Amino acid sequence: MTDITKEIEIAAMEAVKEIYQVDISPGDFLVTSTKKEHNGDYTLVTFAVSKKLRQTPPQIAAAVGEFVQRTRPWVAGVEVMQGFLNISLAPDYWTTVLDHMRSHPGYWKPVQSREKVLVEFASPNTNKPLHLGHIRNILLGWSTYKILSACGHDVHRVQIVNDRGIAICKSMLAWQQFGEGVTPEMVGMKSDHFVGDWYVRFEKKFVAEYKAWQTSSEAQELFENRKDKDLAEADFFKGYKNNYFNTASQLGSDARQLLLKWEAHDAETLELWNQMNGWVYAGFNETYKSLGVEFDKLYFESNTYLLGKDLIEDGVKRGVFYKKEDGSVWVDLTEDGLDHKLLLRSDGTSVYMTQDLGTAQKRFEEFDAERMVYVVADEQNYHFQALFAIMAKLGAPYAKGLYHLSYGMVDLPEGKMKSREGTVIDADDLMADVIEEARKAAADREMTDPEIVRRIGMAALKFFIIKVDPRKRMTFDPKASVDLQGQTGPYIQNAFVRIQSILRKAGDDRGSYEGYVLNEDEKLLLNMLGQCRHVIESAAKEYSPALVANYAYALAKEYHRYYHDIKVIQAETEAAKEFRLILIKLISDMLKHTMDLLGIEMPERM
RNA sequence: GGCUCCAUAGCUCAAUAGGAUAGAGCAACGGUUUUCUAAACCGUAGGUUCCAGGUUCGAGCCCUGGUGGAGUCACCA
Repeated sequence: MTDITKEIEIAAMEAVKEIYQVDISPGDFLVTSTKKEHNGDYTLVTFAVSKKLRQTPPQIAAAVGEFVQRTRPWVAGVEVMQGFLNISLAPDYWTTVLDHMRSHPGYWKPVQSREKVLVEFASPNTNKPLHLGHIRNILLGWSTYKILSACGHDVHRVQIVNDRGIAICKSMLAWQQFGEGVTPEMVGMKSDHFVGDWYVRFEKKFVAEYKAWQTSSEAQELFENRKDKDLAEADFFKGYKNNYFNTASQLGSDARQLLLKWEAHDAETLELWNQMNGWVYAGFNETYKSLGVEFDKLYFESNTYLLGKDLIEDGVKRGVFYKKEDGSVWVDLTEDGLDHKLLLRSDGTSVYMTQDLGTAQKRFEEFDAERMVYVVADEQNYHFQALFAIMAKLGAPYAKGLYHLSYGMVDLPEGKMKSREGTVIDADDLMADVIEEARKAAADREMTDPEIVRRIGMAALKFFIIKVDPRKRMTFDPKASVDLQGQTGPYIQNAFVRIQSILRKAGDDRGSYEGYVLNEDEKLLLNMLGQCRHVIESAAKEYSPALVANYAYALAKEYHRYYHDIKVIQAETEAAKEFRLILIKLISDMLKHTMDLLGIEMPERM
């Protein structure tokens, strides 16, 4: 009797059959755990079947209550409140549950199913270091991987590295022109930050060049001839910036030149490109390590950006796509509520969509996968809708297995992060900050172990981010994120640590707890442990690690309360002590499991 | 403007599949430690769940309309 909810449903079904001679399906009744303010352990909600049985909900509840009490030995008592039937379970039901959990270490996992799944996350550009937005992405990707694995799936972690294009060329150009051979080692800087600095350097030079150009007669003439005569000069040039980069700018021309040379496989350019990217990867790897994540396979855009053309040609042949007179290829997605989408430029070169189609196919082939999850910010919702629609049109066998885990942007209390205004929070700085904050708090407690301090700081940061529903835009308050009290990662760690401390004192030998009658808190805790598998199942189904985070917090909170009220080692009886030692061991295991699903490590002491 | 998403306590977030009196944390105030370590516990205060209708025994959740905010609508990625 491992799933009591189902048992209750079945009993209720039998009751209805016997009393009303009506067949109903198990799903017709809703079974929930009883609210704290009422007596009972589980509640049967009878409103839904009221019409079918032509009885009022309280009548049904009373009749079913009488039936289960008569026929089910595990029912200790019932209480009817309106249409709710609150059922109290017999004491030995609870000890049976404890026995079961103790002897089935995997009881907390959902029903296992095995599919091959790919999760793509992180996927940075190589011209700048990782920032707060990447952290949300990476934590979501990682915990999605963990959660799906806990469901039994064979999950592979991949990312696509955007290592080519105009952005990295800007960093390259700035370093080439002004760097004089300087390296990260020479200036003692983390190497991805080093490359990021050259990117910023480029932007500064470019802005200066642009400002100077604005006074030229050429620029003034453009301004005079603007379409919207009400537009102020500053606003006009703000909007013209991109145009300038692509036309009159010397730096823009140089950067584009570099990109062309890269595409022509110019040896010197490739060498420079390799060096810059090499620095970036070394830095990224440090950051990934700090975050505790790793990948099975990296895809590089420099290898994939030409993929997908075959798919397009094939699609044209089959009439799924169409070619315009200028040679460009399009797909009509109006049936899917979308627009017409470009797939190949008129000069035959590919666009983002082209390579995404090609990369998806390549990955499904390489991994023989059934599902693929893209962890990408919600600003790309439209792109993925289109991508998936095109896949379906092509009749790709994996089209149904595609999922965009779309998450909201991370805002600061002051508003959006803007690189132009220097308000972007760097990932490495942020981790250093939270760990420093943990160190200060630990110092007050005479705790100096740097590994423990690191775990506490990282738990604070990770939990703060991952407790929020991924789909929602979230506000990141740096002050609140280093908080170590209340609804935080360290709060949960503390519950775990408290248990470890008791277990250390109690030793390993466990005696009998036969005949022990649990109190309400213990029933509740046991109940919560039993809920875990459903929580993980929902988290996997909804792609929401936040559900696991909130579960872990709720369990920790319940335990802290229990800890305060109940003695374990000095328990009233030997049976109580033995029971509780096993119970709290199960709780601490569960806290560890669920936090591990979120990528959060537990300290043994704090 | 079209499409998509969001709106819950002063702030940050919860709320099983539509279920009982919408819950936590922070901030504020008050209390609890010779303790299985207080990164804890208990209490007080804080709500027209954006607005107006509708469906339902029952709506924060579903439907319609509106208001406010975000994203997107490139031969960019």
